[in-house]
Amino acid sequence: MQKPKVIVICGPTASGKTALSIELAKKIDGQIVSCDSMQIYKDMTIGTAKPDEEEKQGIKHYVMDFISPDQRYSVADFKKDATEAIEEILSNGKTPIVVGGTGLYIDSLIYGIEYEDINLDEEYRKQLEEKIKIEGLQSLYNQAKKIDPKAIEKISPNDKKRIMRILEIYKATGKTKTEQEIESRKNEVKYDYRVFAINMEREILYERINKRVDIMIEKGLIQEVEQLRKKYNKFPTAMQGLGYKEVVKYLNNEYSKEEMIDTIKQETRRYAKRQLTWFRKNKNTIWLNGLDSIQNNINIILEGIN
RNA sequence: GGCUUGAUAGCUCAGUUGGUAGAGCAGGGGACUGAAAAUCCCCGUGUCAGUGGUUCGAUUCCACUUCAAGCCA
Repeated sequence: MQKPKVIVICGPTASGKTALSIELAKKIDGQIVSCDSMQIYKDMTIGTAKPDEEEKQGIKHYVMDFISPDQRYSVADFKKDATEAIEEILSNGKTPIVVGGTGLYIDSLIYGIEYEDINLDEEYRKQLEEKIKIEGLQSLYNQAKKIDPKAIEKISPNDKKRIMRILEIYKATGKTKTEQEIESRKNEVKYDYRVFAINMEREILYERINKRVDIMIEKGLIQEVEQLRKKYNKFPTAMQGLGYKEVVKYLNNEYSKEEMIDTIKQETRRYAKRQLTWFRKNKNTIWLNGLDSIQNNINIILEGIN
């Protein structure tokens, strides 16, 4: 039996994913599954460049604007939510279009990664943080090396998150990260993913990013952050968002307004570069030039899915 | 017009007691399985302003030229 086709449109921030995907959805009777680790959050609109109702033009967007910023969210949650969305779209007889810039989330779908049903052990994470403070990161690194020497080969002794993760996985499941990753890929991928990535000349992309940040400030990013801080009292992951953390520093008088804006621009440029590194890794990706007309790119996509 | 100081990487600047040079920032490349807009790793050849001179050898010393900043007229 033929697997259902799922279109994936990725690309760096400010490359034009939103506009292209909405036009494509209109053309082929598609619906969109957002694949963006920050657009999932409610009340974070300006800084995440989330499309408003007018921009969406009636196209339904799943996995967007539905998580409270005081909630923790992870790739495992995304995999589950996105898969449900894809199922629903297919059962409605429409074509799912996965759109977004979060490479890790995209890979969880296109490689069909299975995540075990476990919760984050916040208490243990705190303990590990404490241990780092007292004994140093090297101590955890050595511990992780004993548990999973193979995984540690690929990890820098400075990479705190990944070192901690090896220990967390072992504590939660009794398995090593290496074992768990093998298991996570044992199931066959259920859909026929066709991946398209948008790119353009770096200099032009950077200009677009700079301009977009200026527009975000004009539209009231600072006020958005003030509102968020009034409405919620904790942000386990949401305040990692680009733009948000810098505005917080500005509101705490750690940055001047100019420093804040320049930092957001620079960090966003660096982020775009990292995204491109991620997307280049997938050799099946069909590349689109973001400066070409939307119509032209839609034609390339239509060819690419046949 | 005269004097002084400067001109070295995209930017800010070190440095070479004469053997063709290196930091920070910017930038580039890469990794990535439950925080991922996160986290981490790697990457520095450039007419040393130009033209002559001294020298085995000049980016370094000398002269002149150009440009910039400052001071004196």
